[in-house]
Amino acid sequence: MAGSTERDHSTAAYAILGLLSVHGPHTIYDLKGLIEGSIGYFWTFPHSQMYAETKRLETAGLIRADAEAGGRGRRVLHVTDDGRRALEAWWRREDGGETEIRDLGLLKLFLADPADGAGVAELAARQAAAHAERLALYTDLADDATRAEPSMRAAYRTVDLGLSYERAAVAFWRSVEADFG
Amino acid sequence: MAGSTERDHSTAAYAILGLLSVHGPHTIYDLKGLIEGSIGYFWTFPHSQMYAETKRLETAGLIRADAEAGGRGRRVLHVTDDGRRALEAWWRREDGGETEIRDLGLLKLFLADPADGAGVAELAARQAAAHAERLALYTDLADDATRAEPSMRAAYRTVDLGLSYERAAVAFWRSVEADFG
DNA sequence: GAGTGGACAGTCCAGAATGGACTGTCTAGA
DNA sequence: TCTAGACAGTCCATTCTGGACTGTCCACTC
Repeated sequence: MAGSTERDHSTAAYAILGLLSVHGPHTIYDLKGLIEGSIGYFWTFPHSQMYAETKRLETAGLIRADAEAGGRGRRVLHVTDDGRRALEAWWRREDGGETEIRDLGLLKLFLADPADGAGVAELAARQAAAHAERLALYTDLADDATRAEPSMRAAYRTVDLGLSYERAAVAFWRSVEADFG
Repeated sequence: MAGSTERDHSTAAYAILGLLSVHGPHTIYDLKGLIEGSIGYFWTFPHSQMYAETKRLETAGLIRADAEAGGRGRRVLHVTDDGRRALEAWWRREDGGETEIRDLGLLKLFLADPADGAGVAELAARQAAAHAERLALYTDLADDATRAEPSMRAAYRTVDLGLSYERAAVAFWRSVEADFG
């Protein structure tokens, strides 16, 4: 494994490569903030993982880290040519795996006590409210997206699917609430 | 930690408790199959994790495992009263955390090379097809659901949200394909 | 200029998750 | 009786995870 550039990498690794490629050099900390305001709306990467993953990418030669001259001497990450190539290969690869929707409310609905109609109605009300909040957030994001750089066109399209899901979720939970309340 | 019944448990643990509670005693292997045909459509739990988790649940006194008399002497899991109580407490707890939609296609769309319109169109076509397949599968599941026990009413409602998401995803990817193709 | 609190930036760490390989037993079929 | 494949579970090395911790910087106050 060590030193091999043919080894596959985690999803977080490609997210890091992709963001550095499109947005240019960033420190890990800033990259983490960038992810929180974008990809993080649909796919999260834990703090420690970011640091571990960038170490692995550096070892594999897919990124290069330069220390800043002043202040804290933060490490600024640059994607290498090998990194760009690996990113592109991954990107063009046939996708495997299916969408996983990790929604705790949905899991709780599935595991509901069959005798507890009132509990289900209450769960549904809470979920409807939470999803309505998320919907409002995505609506704001969609407004921002209309002012985005044309080069970010594809990236901002992802907000549309988020909007659709949240609209569906609000409607779904309201209907569950109506049926069990 | 060891022996404490106040300790929080993982999501997988509650899934196991919930299924044993509603569906009655099962071996781990069968439970795993049950999950694959239900919860597994929106939330997966790896094989090894099932075994590790049931060990932890047993240690915590939330499940009891009896060996079958004949054949392989498989371990049949029963939920205990403590287990039912823990499940209910979790179920009634305010939900935290937000829905995570781990969709590799969506991530790739976000990370698309801004100059590669044709690549985006191709990705979109593949994704539209994959989601259409999933939609067909969920449509079949929804048909099954109409014949289900009334006691499974809430559980089968989860298929509705899956259907809505997949319909939205198909429409979304077709629209992306049209825009970038 | 000195002191200070909080933000920044990253590291540590123990337990859990993960995926694939492996092992032994059972069972149906030849 | 033998055998191949399914069943049922274990092993294991690596990575993930979340929270705690540490040291430095920097803006503000005195």
